[in-house]
Amino acid sequence: MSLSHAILGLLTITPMTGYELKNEAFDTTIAHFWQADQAQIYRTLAAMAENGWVKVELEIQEDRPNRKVYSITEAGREELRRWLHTEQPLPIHREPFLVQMFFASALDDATILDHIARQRRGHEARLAQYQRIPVPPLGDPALDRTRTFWRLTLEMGIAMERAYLAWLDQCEAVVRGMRDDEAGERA
Amino acid sequence: MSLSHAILGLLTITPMTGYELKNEAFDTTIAHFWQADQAQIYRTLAAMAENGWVKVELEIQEDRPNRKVYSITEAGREELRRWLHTEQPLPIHREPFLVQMFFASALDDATILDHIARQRRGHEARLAQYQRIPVPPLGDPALDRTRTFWRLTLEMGIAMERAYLAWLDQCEAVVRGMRDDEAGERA
DNA sequence: CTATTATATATGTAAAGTCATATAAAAGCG
DNA sequence: CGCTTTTATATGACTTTACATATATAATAG
Repeated sequence: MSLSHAILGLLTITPMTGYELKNEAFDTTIAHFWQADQAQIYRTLAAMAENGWVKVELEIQEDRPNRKVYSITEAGREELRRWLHTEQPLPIHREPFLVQMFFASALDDATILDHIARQRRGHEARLAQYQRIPVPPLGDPALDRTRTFWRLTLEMGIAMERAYLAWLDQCEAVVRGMRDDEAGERA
Repeated sequence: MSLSHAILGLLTITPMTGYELKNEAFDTTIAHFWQADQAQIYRTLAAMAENGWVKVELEIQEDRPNRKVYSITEAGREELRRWLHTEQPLPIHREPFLVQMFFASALDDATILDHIARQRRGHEARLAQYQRIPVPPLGDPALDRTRTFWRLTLEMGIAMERAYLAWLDQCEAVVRGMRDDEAGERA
């Protein structure tokens, strides 16, 4: 359960509601390398409260639904500290498009080029989104220790998207350059 | 269920048992961008047989456990063809190490450098493994249409691992170069 | 000669992730 | 004035993934 550790980390910054955690903290930071939906975050928070890793304060609001503000406990800090010292497994990638490309020889070139173009638009959008995140670049004197690590993870996100785009260019070039005698059966 | 489509694709090459599918076909190809364990593959094959996408032939063996050889049916080919034409979602990355790095400011530099070194060893091993896969490089005349796409997905795997290694170098350089006045509280 | 690895399939269980939907009311938009 | 978005939490239902374990035998390694 890396999700609970991500949440613990975010709660060290400031106490938050599940809603804020999801929409303000999580989705703008960790979601780039660890996705979770609203249901998962709420359920994980409930489990963490039972563990004693976080505590809840109910804020009654009259004009709004009540807020449950979660904050990290000493036990939670301890658990986060422990987890931060453990070795992490290598990343797991789920790439349906790569599965498709692996078997793309059965498709005609126009369809493949269309698939490539769509993937490119998606990755361009992701890259643009990353580049709008306001964290000072490496070397900037405004970068403190905390933000240095934020910046490093962002650098990885940007590097990944650039690698995808470069690869998509390569795919396109290869498909466009394929001679007919490389053509097998197609669907 | 992209796994069943991956299996369909592999079964277009040749009929196979679940065992062969897992240990000979899947793990040496698609596992790099779509992981699945033995239990999942066996259960997915059973579901696909119920769907009519594959059919089974029982080979009775005396000295060995019996083999169930799966082959793709016309309905399976049709489904694969349909799926190959659909647009695929962007990749999902689960990167526990990136979560850890995001909160690494709480760790001392030596621990961080150790984490980085361990990740590097893992990625170096993956890269070496990819580079041992015997698929002719792009441009090689021995590369037919089918293998061209295999090679392209391999190129992506190699590019990914190189991007990771470059990023780990960057992380290491940044951590080594951090001055004490960038140091915050640590655990 | 024993222990491990390879061949081959199956299942129980739990954790994690996805998708949809329910409730409730304010604020903003056209 | 009605429609959509934002704020805020909750749960049902399902699928997918992961981890462990069971069975059985041959071949290989030490």
